[in-house]
Amino acid sequence: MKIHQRHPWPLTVEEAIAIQNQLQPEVITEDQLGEVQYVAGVDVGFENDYAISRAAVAVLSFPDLQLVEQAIARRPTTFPYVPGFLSFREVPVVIDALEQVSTIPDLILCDGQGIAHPRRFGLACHLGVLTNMPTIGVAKSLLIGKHEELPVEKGSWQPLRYKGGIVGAVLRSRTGVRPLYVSPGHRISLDTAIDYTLRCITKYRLPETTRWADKLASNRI
DNA sequence: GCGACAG
DNA sequence: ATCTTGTCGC
Repeated sequence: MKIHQRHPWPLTVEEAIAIQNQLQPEVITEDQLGEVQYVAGVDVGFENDYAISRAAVAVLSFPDLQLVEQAIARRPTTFPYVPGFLSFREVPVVIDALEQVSTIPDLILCDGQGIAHPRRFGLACHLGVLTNMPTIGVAKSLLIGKHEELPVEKGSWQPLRYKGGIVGAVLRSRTGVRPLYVSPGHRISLDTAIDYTLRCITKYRLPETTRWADKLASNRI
């Protein structure tokens, strides 16, 4: 698939904030996705002491979750890790990898936040707006917001609140494990995001999509 | 001003 | 994120 460049990649936090504020209004948190036949997971790893970023895309069939295509891309790392600006470090190389894929996914699960972000524009939102594809943010830890304690049973969840609004959900993907932080990225509602996240989980804490992308991005296959 | 802080 | 085998705990 081809992805058109909407903006040059910034090198400073100041420029990054401007881009976040400019693109945020384009985020859609209502369901705008068709029948899901393919789900993709994306993740980024590093080489040479972080000098090189390596992205992996794993496309799985849905709902059977079988790997049907994969892609790897590498490019020099140009942005440091700064909480709140992860997309500027990871999205460029993720797009490189997505451009190599011929099986266009109907939904992408990202390793990071969606609108559960200080400016409601996390990695999943950024990737979604630039590709115009439905995306979900599925993070392993909390960036912003607060929530009530949640039951230990698989499937239970609690709203994640931030500045008076609900920006995501804290979701128990498996009984007794640490929760996942799910938030809409683009073209999907929170309820639907929770539903698809659970439908991508089999016997582990993380969705099969991100497990595959993780494995591919970290060399050790 | 003091902490918190996706990967 | 990354370096890494066995091991503690349910």
